[in-house]
Amino acid sequence: MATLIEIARKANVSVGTVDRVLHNRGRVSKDTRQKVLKIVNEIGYRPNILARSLSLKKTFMFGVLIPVPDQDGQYWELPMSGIRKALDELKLYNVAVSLFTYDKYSAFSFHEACQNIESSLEDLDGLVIAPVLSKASELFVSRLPESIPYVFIDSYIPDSRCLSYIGQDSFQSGVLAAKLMQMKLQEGKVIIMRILPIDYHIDDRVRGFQFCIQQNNHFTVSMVDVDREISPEIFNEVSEKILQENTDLLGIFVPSACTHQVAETLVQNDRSGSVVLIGYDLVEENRKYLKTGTIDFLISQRPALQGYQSIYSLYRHVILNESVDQKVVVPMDILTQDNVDYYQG
Amino acid sequence: MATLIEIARKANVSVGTVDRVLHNRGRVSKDTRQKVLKIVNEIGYRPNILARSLSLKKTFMFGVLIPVPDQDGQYWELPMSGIRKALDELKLYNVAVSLFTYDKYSAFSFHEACQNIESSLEDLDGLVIAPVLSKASELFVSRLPESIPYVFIDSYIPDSRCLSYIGQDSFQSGVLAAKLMQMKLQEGKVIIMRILPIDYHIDDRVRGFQFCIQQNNHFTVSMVDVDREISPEIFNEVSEKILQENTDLLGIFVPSACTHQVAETLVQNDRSGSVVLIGYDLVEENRKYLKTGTIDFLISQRPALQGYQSIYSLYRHVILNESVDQKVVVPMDILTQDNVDYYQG
DNA sequence: AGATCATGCGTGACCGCACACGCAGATAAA
DNA sequence: TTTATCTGCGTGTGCGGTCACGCATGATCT
Repeated sequence: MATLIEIARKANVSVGTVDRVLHNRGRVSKDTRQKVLKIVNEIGYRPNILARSLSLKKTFMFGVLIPVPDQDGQYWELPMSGIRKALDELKLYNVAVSLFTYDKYSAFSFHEACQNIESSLEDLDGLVIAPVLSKASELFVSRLPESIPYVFIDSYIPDSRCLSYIGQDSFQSGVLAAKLMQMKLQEGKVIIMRILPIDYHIDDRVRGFQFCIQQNNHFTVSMVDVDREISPEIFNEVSEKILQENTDLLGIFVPSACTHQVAETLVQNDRSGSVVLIGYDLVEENRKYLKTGTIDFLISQRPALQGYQSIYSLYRHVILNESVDQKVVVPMDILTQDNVDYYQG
Repeated sequence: MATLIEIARKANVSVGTVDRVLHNRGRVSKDTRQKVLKIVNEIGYRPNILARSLSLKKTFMFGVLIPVPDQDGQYWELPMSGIRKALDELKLYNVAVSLFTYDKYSAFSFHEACQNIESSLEDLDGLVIAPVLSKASELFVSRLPESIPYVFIDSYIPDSRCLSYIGQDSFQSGVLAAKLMQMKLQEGKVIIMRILPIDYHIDDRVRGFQFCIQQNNHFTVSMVDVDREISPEIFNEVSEKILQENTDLLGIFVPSACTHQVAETLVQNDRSGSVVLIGYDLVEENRKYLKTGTIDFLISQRPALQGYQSIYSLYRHVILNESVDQKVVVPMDILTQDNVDYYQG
């Protein structure tokens, strides 16, 4: 492990000079600069992060722009827990985060959160963004100054200068769901139940599911949409009606974390157990119905890991100047009654 | 964040004295000792690990006692990758490991490895042990000096003073395997194929599998043992014979990483696809057969995480003096053709 | 030629902790 | 009382960086 002093000695200069070269600060003659850089490359110098963080006064602040934690059945609490874990490990390295949340069903709320970020931009050294509202997010990042790096989490927006994307393969997870459905069911009537409002992600899952299950002509697949914005009573009423209209229904695929709401309806109509239910994400309510067997499978894509990784990506880029993966696709976990107790997202 | 200096000021002593109190080194009067400790507790002082590691000259050496990586179809390469990752993150904190491997089917080899450790005990600050050979391991750790902490990985030995155990719930994973089998198969003849020699773990998985599937009287379950120590030709011969004797066979459960060997036989006998095959661990050969569909499910229990965690447990205990969980049970992952490409162990 | 200024570089004070050294004052031995 | 020993504690240096300060040069100006 090389040190600044060693480099300085080899180059016949002082540590101050080496420091100036490495940080492009102050004034250094061309010759000395070359000489130092040569040695730095030769011995493959890596600064000691401990020493750096110790002497550094600056605190690095990362902004986190995500939906409010209690939306999507507390889904966003899961990535947050990963973010908190990363923060806990990195606080000694002078890393802190500033949270900006928005209502993912309100463009205005998102806009407001963006403005809050923009007004505190000079304090921010990086951004974690969940671009759930894709068009608005695209606009937002396009207005961001070049100097501020950002990573996407959960959803992706094509062709932008983002540092990295950490998320899931939604289409393939839909395929997986279809495979699981075919495992429990040899044939029959299946519906895809989209709970409105939906986003890009959810549609992708649906596409994957349809793509896969349509290749099997033992199944008839249809799709229904239920609005969840309305009151829970009406939601129940509507979904009950769907159940009653489909007495021969054998399977339901819910492409979102709201699976538990469908599970509830199933239980209330005494159809729990006779209908295969496959959904997404290990939020508390879903866990409950998975354990009782009303939900057959949950697909989870390491939400905590996504949060954790997003902070680390920024850390590696901003503090360590290391290169980070442009795209990180997290594992697709299959959760059942029998392994859910051991799961760590 | 409090510092030594602040404590010193509050207690009207010097940093040297505070240091002496915190490390129980040198001589301190009872009164000063009390006074300092009081303040330390009041402000909840946590030493700055960066500064500590920076000033510390000592390198912490952890011994790792595991089977040779190329055994069990390269299984042990997986925990090793996690160990390497932890090492990479912790090398700045002066952590290093020293590897001691043994042939898990040779008591002599294990004994030899233990002796190597014993002869370098004074250089070691902790031990990661995979107690695959349970009795021999029990004897070994009982002879270990009290001063050296150790963690178990993969397998557990009851009633010992180990710092922590990081591993899997084998029984429950057998239950899970049985559930998966029943998902693919409604009824029929299933065999459990133990590949000798077996260990505690494998038997536990078998017990879990039997326990679960015996509750379903649509299945007939039997168990066969095949010795793998003998040549591959004889292995194939024997397992082929088993297949031929059981033309009505519908499912095979292999409670170890050797699943791919059975897969190979299935392919050679043209039974791939008509027999449900469930096994363990994502080693390369298994991945291959999972992707082609010969293996239906693999159960994996985050081997890399196990290795990673084991080093971190020691680190937290030895360097940070933090308390660590006595038992960490890793998740039980279900791997199929459709999610295996995304898996990170 | 002397004053002025820009350039290139060395020095030293931190960051928070570990640890060796050594100095007072109390106590014991002579 | 003098000397030796022990006890309790303060001080200083170093770990590997960051960064402000300021000192020599040589170039430019008047």
